[in-house]
Amino acid sequence: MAGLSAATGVPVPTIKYYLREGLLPPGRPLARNQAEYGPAHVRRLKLVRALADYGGLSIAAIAGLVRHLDDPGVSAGELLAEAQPAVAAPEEPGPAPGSGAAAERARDQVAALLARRGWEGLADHPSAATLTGVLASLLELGLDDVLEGLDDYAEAAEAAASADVRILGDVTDRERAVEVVALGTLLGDTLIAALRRLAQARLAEDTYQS
Amino acid sequence: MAGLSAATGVPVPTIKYYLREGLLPPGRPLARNQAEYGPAHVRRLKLVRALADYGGLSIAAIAGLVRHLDDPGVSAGELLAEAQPAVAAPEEPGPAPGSGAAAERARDQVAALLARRGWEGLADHPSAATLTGVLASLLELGLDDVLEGLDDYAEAAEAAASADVRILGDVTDRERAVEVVALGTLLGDTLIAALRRLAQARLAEDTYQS
DNA sequence: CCTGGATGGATAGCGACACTCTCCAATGGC
DNA sequence: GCCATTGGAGAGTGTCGCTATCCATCCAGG
Repeated sequence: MAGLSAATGVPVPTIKYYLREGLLPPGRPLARNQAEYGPAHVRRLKLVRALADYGGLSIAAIAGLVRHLDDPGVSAGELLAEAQPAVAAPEEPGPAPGSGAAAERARDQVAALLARRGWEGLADHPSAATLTGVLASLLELGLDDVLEGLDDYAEAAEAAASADVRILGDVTDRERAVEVVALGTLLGDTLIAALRRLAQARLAEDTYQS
Repeated sequence: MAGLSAATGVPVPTIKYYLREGLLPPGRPLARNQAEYGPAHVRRLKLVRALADYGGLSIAAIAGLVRHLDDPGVSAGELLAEAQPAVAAPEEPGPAPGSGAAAERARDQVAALLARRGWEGLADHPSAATLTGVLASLLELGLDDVLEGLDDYAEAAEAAASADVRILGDVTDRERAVEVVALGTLLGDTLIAALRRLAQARLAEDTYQS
């Protein structure tokens, strides 16, 4: 266990905690007070840290994802089917955008966007609700201008998504597939956000000369 | 205050808490136990909730942003200059990607990307560090494939950023400008992430027919 | 063979965060 | 005149992600 800690930089008490929470499968016990940990454990631990540090997932959410990995009774397809929503809605999707004119408009705009994009049938996707909530907040604060940019954002998102799918294309291994979905999606968010910040900074420099 | 609570759906004790934390300026006192709250307070409260619910900012980070809004001694330019990094690095940027071959490669790749994009001079931007960290994690787990998609992501990010700048273009009001930067950047992240999920779902449907 | 230091397991504690509750004197409206 | 309501301040609550303490092993060096 000390070796595992040294290999990953994660303190021993934290490893014990992860074991308790089921984020990490127990090592093969060699004796009552000693267990063997292999490279799979090192890898898993790095996965957990990446999801927690950059993916913004809670320990409980990671446990949910990882439980399926350790359960040998599920196929790769089922794993992917479960992983995507788990990653898409890691926490409760905030307050439901209930009433109010802004919420109404937001719903309309989302419906219109889905239609324009040919994304019918995705109205019940959890991310559609998030989208509506965000839009409602923006409209409520009078940032109607985002509506004009919405299609540009959608375009950008679609471009990113097709890069995602291309990457996923040649992954066959079962454990890796889930890793790729989870990491690609979550770390991809952070990655895109970071890139957007950089692009903004660059453009702002040009525009405002400050 | 009851009216403020009714208008925004935020419970009264929470409003008191926000007042204590300086997220909300105090109302104009009419008597020792009564104060007047106007539409500006309603608006501010909605801003705070939007940043907290969808922007993922901590109360302390929001307080930092908002403090400048209430301070009349700063120009709009200074406000923007302060708002962008505050929004770009709301929390500590995770563990510094110190040693290891993966970290090394990540740094090289980021440098190469910045050069390709013509983003020299942004190497010290906090988001560049985040980018390096994310890449290091991905490489450490063997997801080298993302490197191929990196330019596509950058392209998408740049497209999103130019939509951002276009939106910001015709904002002159001082309080609004900060709102637009903060909301646009942070909620924009969530918005783009949601759109990407939808696009992924759509593409996955086509590809895997499941 | 014996002992000291590590191991694994379990339970309890800590600090941060975002509220939420309780109490209080001072109103304001009926 | 009186009683619910208000603003304000302090302490309390629940959750999260660890961290610290204990303890019965057990392996390795002398």
